[in-house]
Amino acid sequence: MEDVAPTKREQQKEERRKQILAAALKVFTEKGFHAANVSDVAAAAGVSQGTIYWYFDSKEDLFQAAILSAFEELGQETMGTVLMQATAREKLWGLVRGMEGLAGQMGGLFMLFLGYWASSPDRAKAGQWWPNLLVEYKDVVAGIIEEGVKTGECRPVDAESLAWSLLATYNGLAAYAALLPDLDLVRISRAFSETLIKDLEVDA
Amino acid sequence: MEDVAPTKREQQKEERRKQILAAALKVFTEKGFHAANVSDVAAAAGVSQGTIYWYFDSKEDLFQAAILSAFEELGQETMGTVLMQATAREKLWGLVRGMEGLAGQMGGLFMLFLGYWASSPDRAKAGQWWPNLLVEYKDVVAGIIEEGVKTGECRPVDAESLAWSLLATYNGLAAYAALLPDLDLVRISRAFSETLIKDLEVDA
Amino acid sequence: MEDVAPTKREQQKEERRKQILAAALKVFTEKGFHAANVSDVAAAAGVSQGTIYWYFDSKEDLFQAAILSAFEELGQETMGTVLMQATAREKLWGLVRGMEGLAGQMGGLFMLFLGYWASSPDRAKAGQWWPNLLVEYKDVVAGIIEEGVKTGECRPVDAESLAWSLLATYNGLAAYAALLPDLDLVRISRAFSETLIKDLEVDA
Amino acid sequence: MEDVAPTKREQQKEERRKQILAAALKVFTEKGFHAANVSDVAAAAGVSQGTIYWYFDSKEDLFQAAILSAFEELGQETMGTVLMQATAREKLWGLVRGMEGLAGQMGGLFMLFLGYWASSPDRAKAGQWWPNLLVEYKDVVAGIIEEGVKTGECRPVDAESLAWSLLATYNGLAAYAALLPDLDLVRISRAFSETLIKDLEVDA
DNA sequence: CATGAATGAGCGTTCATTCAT
DNA sequence: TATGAATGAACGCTCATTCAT
Repeated sequence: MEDVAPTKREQQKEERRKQILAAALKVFTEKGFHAANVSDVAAAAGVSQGTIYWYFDSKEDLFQAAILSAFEELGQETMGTVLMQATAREKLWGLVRGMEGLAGQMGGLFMLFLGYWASSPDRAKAGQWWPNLLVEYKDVVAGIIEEGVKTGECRPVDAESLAWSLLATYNGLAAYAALLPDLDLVRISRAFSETLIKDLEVDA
Repeated sequence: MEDVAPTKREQQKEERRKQILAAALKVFTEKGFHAANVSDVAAAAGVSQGTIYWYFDSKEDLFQAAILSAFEELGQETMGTVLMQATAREKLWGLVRGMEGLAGQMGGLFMLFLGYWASSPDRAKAGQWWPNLLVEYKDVVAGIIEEGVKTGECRPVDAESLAWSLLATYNGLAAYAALLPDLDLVRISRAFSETLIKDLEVDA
Repeated sequence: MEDVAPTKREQQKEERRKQILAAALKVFTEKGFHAANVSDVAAAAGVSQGTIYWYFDSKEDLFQAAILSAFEELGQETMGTVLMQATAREKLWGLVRGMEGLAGQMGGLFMLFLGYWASSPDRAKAGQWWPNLLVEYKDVVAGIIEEGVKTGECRPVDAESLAWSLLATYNGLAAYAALLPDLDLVRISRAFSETLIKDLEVDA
Repeated sequence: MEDVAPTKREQQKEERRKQILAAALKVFTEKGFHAANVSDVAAAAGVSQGTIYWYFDSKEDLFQAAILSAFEELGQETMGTVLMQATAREKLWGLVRGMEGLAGQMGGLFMLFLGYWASSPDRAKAGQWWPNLLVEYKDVVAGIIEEGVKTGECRPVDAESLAWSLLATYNGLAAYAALLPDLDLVRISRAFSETLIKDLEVDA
């Protein structure tokens, strides 16, 4: 049988995978990597433990797959919207507003990853995929800033460094928000962005 | 004769405690909370496992004590230096320079804490001590900014929010530095601070 | 087809459970609750330690299940036989003869329980199941005596109190038998019962 | 120095021993042998753990010493009073009344011993001293009954067996009392003794 | 494909005992 | 004598992973 279109079997399998992935994300987010058990995930997904191991090689594999799939859904969407803006200035503000809204979920993912990574026996190997994602996003942000510089919308700055700073700030704030639920993220973000980005912009 | 000065016994005990604390910090930093075993710490300290429990109630207790003692050594010193500056402007720059230098170590501690916290069975209760530290530091930074506003060194701003942002940025950068060893922290910090703080300052 | 009868899987599981229970009873009886290890039970049952925890929640749970299952096997049978007798007098004698024969095994169980209970951190809560059993048996015995009183076979007595005494005597003797293997239980029981029960009976 | 009278040093030592013994009895009675720690005893006695080991070889040694000293104080006294009675009949009733009153404390000791013995790795060796005590007491009780038989106060019976039964009953009741705090020991004892002992007595 | 029973290495913690001071 | 710090073997229990069915 050489049909290219996915068979019913394959579709079912894919669905199962997604179902497990969703359960895994939920459980891992709630409990963190180490406190979450494979059996928790299995229960949440409504399958047996054994089934998990049919679709994923290990708890780590499952974790990575879950976090990556969530990240893609979240980030791509925002970035897509941002990049559709006409001017660099609009893109920048869109980015900041986007991160502001995403901080909760994105930060959750970041914390989730950190909790995993920070207790990895071999950090050098563990979770190289997340830094790669970071660099990707940094490049996008840096690109926007550079575009602004080129078009004269922004003062000439070290775009790369500022991109890192911007991501770092929102990641840090997301962590704080998780730690201190009363934190007013929007207020802080507004104060920060108005100070930082306004300064980037050349005086009209 | 009631000697107020610590006896030799007590001095030895204190030394032992510090010795264990140092070993714990080393091991926890290397492996993270969950991957590190109490027996690792005991071995690193050159004592038996039982001895650990003579000085500390639990692995968690040991962890907290290790992080806090390291934190105090690191932070207090910097903050002390910073607060000795004459003007708010000098304090702010001092702060940023200090965090720049500390980011590596401080960030390691932050990651360490997150790795612990993120997988805590009850996050609401676990590790409340770290958020408390955050708030403390935030207050100091906010105080500096407010002082600057009062003395006319800075534009009128939401000091609290900017303080949070500043801490978040350096925490985030510290995390990135741990994840991406090649990151040029100093360059990023300079670009960031020059943009952000310069904007705070009223034009001379 | 919804089979009501247990599947092969379920049968196997039940067998495994019994196998573990039997091993647990053996090991606990030999060593007592505190001196016996879960690994001992596992070894005796020919399974791994982990398997024990698949079937039972804890060492305590296993202990309780083992004692209760043994108790039921032992006691119910005797009680059944006893209650089938026609007259109260016959029932009483049957009971005493039954306890006489059971004392060795029953007493072993009682000792086993005491060894567990006596060192329980919270005696008020621990092992409430055993007292419940006691009360159950006391009620049966008291019922027999009362029946005898009603039918005129026995003198009017405090049935409840005598029932407690009867159980206490045989429990005590069982303990002694465990402590002093040379004790002639049958002889003691005969002397005791002939004195006590004969007195209960109204002179023909 | 060959003084026969205890030196002050020796007196102090003896006092310390008693102080520890008292603390040990209290702690062991409260928690049972296995749940009680040597450090608990040390704390209750107001000495360090090390000191315990100066006076006693091991936890077991301490336990045995504590239980024996308590037993002697309790039992000898009652037995003394009992044996001072003029007639066997009076002695028997005195014994029963004494055991009735002692059941609480004596039973506590018996339970304490059982809890220890039942979980002894090697029961054959452990705690041979208690059975010896039992036999001693049994002999006293049997002696009283025999005396009654000789003087014609009692019917001719198997004194030995009845002595065992009597002890067993009160030991059993004591255990029940510990297990079921609401049990009315006095009422049960009265009902029991009036039935059993009255039967022993020859009709006046 | 899916199940769930079975595994066993590994962990944090306790505590009787020892020993330098 | 007395202290209390130090030891280390031992325990109950967990959980990622495997495998017969």
